[in-house]
Amino acid sequence: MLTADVPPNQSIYIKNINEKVNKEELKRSLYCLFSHFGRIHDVVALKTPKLRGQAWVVFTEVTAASNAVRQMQNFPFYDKPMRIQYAKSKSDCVTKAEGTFVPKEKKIMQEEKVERRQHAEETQQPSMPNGATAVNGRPPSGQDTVPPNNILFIQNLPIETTGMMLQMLFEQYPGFKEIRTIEAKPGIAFVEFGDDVQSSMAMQALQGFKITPPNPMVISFAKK
DNA sequence: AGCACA
Repeated sequence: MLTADVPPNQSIYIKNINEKVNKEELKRSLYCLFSHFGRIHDVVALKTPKLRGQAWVVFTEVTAASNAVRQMQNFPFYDKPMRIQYAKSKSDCVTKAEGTFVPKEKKIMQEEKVERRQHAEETQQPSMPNGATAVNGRPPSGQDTVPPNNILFIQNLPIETTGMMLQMLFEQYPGFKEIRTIEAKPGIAFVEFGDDVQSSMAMQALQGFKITPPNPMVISFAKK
């Protein structure tokens, strides 16, 4: 009774997306939100009657997609919980890169040739088997253990950092509300945004930003 | 609910 029984795919299929959000903004938000998990090859969203409220995010790695499916499941995105599965088929940008892209009109015909293909595949083992990949290549940042929050927790700031300096940096991102610093605890701060999506975008944009060279800021979601 | 590549 977990997610639907679709085999792993480097592309993920997202549904239950708020249909009111503009397509370009949607793509940008998805890009920002999911780039935590790995390199993104493409984001696809269509507003046709059949396809609105859905989107595809194409990762470079299957492991990134797997993490995204698990960790972003039910993430409150524009007020609706995302429902995420693996995509049912490879994205065109992937098959194009592989050189196996088949234009739409030919897809029907191509299915009848499946037996012929199977023989050809026996002689050629894929160098990168699908399922068991090594540990994901991401440095442990703590982000996977802390769920999304509209409030960000900033660490590793130079002690001379002021609230005003932080405001200059964070207020350029949509949904910015306020900076909170603590007199007794220099080097950290909290930054509040209107919602989880907005805070995620700012986190993505400013992660590692250096106010002074030895101090790349470390941004995570605040604990609830 | 809905799996495409405008």
